[in-house]
Amino acid sequence: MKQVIREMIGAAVARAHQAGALSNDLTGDFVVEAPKLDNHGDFATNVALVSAKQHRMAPRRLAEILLTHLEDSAHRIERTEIAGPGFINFFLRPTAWHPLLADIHRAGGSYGASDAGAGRRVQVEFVSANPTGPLHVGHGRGAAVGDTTANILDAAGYRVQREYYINDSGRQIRTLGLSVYLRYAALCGRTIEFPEDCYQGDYIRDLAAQIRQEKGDALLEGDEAEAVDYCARHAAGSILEGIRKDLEDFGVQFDRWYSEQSLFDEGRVEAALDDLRRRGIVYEKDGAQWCRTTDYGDEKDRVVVRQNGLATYFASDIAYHREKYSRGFDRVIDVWGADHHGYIPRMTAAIEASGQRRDQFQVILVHLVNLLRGGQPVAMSTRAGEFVTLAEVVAEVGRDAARFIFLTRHHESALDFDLELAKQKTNDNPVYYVQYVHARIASILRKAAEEHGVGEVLFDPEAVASLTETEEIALIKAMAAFPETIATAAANLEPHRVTFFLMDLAAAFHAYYNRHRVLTEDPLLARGRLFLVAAVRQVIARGLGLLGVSAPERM
RNA sequence: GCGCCUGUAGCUCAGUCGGAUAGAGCAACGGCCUUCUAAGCCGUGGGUCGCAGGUUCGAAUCCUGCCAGGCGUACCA
Repeated sequence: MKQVIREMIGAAVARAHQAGALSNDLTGDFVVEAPKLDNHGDFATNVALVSAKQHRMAPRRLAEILLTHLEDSAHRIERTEIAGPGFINFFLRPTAWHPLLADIHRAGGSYGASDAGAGRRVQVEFVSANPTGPLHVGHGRGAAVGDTTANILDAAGYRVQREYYINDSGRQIRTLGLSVYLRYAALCGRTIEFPEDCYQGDYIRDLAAQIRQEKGDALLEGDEAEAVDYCARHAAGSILEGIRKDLEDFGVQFDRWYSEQSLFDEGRVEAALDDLRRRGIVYEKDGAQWCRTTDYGDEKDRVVVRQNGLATYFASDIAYHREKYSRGFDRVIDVWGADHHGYIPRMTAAIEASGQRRDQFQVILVHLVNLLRGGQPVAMSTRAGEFVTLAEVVAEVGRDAARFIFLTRHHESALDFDLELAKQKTNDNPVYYVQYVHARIASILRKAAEEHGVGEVLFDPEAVASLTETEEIALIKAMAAFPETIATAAANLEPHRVTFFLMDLAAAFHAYYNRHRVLTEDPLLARGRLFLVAAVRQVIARGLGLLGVSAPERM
């Protein structure tokens, strides 16, 4: 509809120019938007304000000329007005909104989708937690944001791949191995000292106990380095399985799990560094090897191979991202915890140095989750091994509530997650507020089928024409915003927009529901209203689907 | 010190490319169930958009400086 108005304005400018009322047919960069205030109409445009300069004319005068040349052949517009400094407000007839209902039904599950991405390939890498411990709530937020962003990009016409990068090489894994080995040794009766920088959690003891059950005391008899290595592999594999399961329970499926170690095994790290060395981007200084990231906007050069000959995490990350692009992705999106934000300039630099444009790489920074219970902070400390895991949260509040709440804030704001609130089945809890819409409509449709014999809700122009109540038009207008919500959410990588859209649409529905009966005495009106609420049900289901939240038939 | 993020109603937050009188929800107060699910709806009050300048027809939005909080600033990941 917005697009229709925009085209009408464009045509009016051209017509006014042809008629000699304007000296040219230029316009500034104007917008057509749904104004915040109802008495500013259904749509408003600032075209006269931003184009006043081109026409050397007062905005209000220009607005007048445009209005006299506005053609509304489809009779969508009830009236227009010039307001304030020169805004043009459009008031539409209710009938102007009716065709959208048919559009929604026709489009079905693809309503709101677009081809903005034009089939370009994009990869979203998210969670990628080290396999050194179970996922906690923070990872859950990253999972919800990443997965939903992927869904939204898919709806916006991209071909999306979801990937999890496994940091299964390097020091952390060795520390994990050592931690398990020491607990194991203790179980075998040895007196050990357990260093502070080892992993403290109880799950380490569990893993050690498993190994003891399988191997007895055998590991103590062989080479210690080998034993530690065995413990590391065993523990990482087992923890990763747990992570996989937790994510599956959270409704997240990855297309690919990518091993960091494989980058070394396949020689990709060396190959990447060789290439950069050849091109003078990697150089040697003070016995280490550095990447010239300052040439690409970073504030200092970064070490890729340490004095001790070991590659840094950054080195494997360079190789990894080069490998991503070599797989043919046009865009690569990484979801990181906000504490890694200092890493962005160097990663972007490395990607640019490797031959990509910097706009082909984007990072979604996900900020902190503060876990609360009844308003009181839940104490968490990864160091001491005390944390609430994602699995525990999902078990307590459910997948739907958890996913939805993770998406109720912009990802760059810290989020308070209150366990008690998440379980509450009241107005305070937006998940149920939205799902309730779906359940209520499902109930109406059931009743329509059972008591009125209405099996399938079909388009009936006459019935739809009877939808003239304010709340009915408000509902259609709310649904009309879905395509641009998805488009904006995709363009800005802001999944929370879909959440807010759903809460708005839900509010419009509940207001309607409380005021009007769908199954009225008047069969024509009832048919029109069924057509309306069936569209709402469909849009709610689709929106919840993007968030990975279920749309229940009953509550 | 430098860099990034955040600062909007008592609380939690939206606010797209600069638009009109800055919006929701919660909390407070007052109403609405004989009717398709009250996990719902309607109404009332509540604001120095952190502060100070600047840019312009117009600024929560852009620029500069300052204040407060968080994070980063490794040959850690």
